[in-house]
Amino acid sequence: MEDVAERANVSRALVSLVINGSPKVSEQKRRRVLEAARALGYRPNLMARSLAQQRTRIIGVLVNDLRNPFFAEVVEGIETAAESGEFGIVVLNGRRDRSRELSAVETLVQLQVEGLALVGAQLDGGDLDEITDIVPTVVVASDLVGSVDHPGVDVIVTDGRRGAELVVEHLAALGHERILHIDGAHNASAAERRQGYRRGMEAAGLGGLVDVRAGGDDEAAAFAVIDEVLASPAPPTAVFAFNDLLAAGVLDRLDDAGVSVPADVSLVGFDNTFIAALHHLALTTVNQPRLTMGEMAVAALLERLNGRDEPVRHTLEPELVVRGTTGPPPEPR
Amino acid sequence: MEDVAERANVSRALVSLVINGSPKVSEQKRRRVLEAARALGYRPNLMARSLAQQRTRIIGVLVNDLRNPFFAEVVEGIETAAESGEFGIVVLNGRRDRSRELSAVETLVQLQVEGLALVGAQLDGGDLDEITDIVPTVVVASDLVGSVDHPGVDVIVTDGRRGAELVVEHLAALGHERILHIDGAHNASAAERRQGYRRGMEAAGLGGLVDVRAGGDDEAAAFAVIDEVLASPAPPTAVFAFNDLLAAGVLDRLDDAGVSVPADVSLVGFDNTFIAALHHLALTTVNQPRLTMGEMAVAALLERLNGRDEPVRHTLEPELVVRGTTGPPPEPR
DNA sequence: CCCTTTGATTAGAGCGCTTCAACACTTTAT
DNA sequence: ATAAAGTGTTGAAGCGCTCTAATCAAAGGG
Repeated sequence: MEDVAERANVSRALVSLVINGSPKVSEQKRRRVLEAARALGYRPNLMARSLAQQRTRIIGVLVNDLRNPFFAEVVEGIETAAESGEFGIVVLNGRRDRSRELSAVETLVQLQVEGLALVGAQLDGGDLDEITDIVPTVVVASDLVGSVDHPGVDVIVTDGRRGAELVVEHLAALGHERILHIDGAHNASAAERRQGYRRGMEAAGLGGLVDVRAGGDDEAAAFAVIDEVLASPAPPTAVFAFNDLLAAGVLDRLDDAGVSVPADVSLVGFDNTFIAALHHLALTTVNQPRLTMGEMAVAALLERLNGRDEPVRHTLEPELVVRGTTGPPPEPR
Repeated sequence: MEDVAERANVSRALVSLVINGSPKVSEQKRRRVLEAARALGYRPNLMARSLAQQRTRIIGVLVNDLRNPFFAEVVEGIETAAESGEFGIVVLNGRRDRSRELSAVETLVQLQVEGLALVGAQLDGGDLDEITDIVPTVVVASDLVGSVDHPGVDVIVTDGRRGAELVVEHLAALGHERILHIDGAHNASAAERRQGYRRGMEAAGLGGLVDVRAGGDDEAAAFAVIDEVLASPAPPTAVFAFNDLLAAGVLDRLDDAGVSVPADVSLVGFDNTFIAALHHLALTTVNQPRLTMGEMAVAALLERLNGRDEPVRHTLEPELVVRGTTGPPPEPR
């Protein structure tokens, strides 16, 4: 910057003004500075700028698992919205590991991000305590334990309970009774969907047949459960999997076992990722408005930065998307 | 930091030493400082630190499209490797938009990243000119035009030409002759695969049947092409798609048209993403060692930082993964 | 013709940290 | 005892930028 100033025969301060597009610079000097900058290949140092400005214009994003297309799309929504709010984003990948998430958040805070978006994070309310009074925080696509009554945390979720209820209603309406739920284990949205499943079962008068088994959040997690279940005396006629990835795993395993879907067993996923839409899977699933969620998350953060003080909580409506993996249960023989 | 120093009754300099784990601090003071830091909730300011240190320990990653699981996994490889080299990464998403890529690179440079990894980028050699003598750059999973003879750029690729040849060999061996290639249009690796396809066709004595049509890099791009091709007098008996996503689109469309795979038409993808592995698709494809690519990319950058001066180019071997979408062509009627 | 106003420019302090040279204090060698 | 060497600690400069307040030049008003 020094060099640019010298070459343009002006002060460093003026260079700064030009770079930041201040209106109070004469056209002549502006041109001189711009040219000098180009000639020298000058690039402002973002670190120095942030330090001096005391703001970074960066939103930190912690995402549960970038490999899951669902999260990737939420992040894309965040990025789009951040961009139009003149913010950049820094994405850190938790890779499903809670301790990694913790250290990622720490990194983001030290990076001085002005807002923090936790996408599908597994942290709990306690982890947030110190964070929230340093930086505005929004929890997206997962309902952290303890975030409910956290005055410093905004929440953007799709109603997982309702989504799960929709699934059970759909299956029950088709005539299914033995509906198995393979859950998301420790995944942050798992509890909610479990609860919705239970409620749905009870509402359908199937309370006695509730069957929840521990899954996870990807294909592999499904295998053991399916093997186990198929060997049981009264296997389920329908499976509701925690998410699409898991459902894909279920489908694979059922396939291996020669069980056909939906003739023998109906299958439902969650998230409505592009995988579910592939015709060969044609997975019945529950849609979450990912992009909107990302955008709302950024909106919430910006509001906080503009002084809002009370927490906000947006619960979006899930939508059942019926495709080809659900049908009436097989006739009992 | 000031406050911590005061509370611990030491100088700011000593606090710095403690925070950075210097060995030349007495146990007593170290404890005092650490405790003061905890009590005050002190967090070092990464911006200030980087500024003072004149290094950021950050590797910038520009990725073509985060929604493509292939790239997401390469990034994961990069992240893992960076982590063990005590580097952090900042990922920016180009979203298939070249101008966005350009500005993302600019941002990363201004962020003072110490290395730049371009994953599947669409930039060309010219775009890199200014960049490479500022920051070590490695191009991953795409062969930028003009990067070949760029002394400042390292390249980590899977041999796309060879991969495409393997595909054609496989199909030709099964007896296919009218093999269509739906390419990746402007995608960075498209040219290479096209070339491999052509070579393969010629080597198999099918040079006269070469048929390349413009695709893209996701499902949607496939639809028009398939419709067009099915309406032609002599439709292909095999389709080689630019990548798995595109292949999934092809599969969907063939399905819609009542064409069965592989009985009527064989289909091959590229990348071996998890999608290809889903049993319901069981897509024959070409594997690229994603994680390894990411790791090698970081290795290349670290070597540059350690003084290597000549460019390095690693070409990994692709591997044909035969699954269920390829078989002999139908008997001519 | 001098004083005020306006607009353009600049000096300089400060952002939070690191780091080097200097300092005070011990320990060991002489 | 004194010098030399080693430990632990600190003052102060500096990283590249921004921004306030001060300065300067030009224009307008009386």
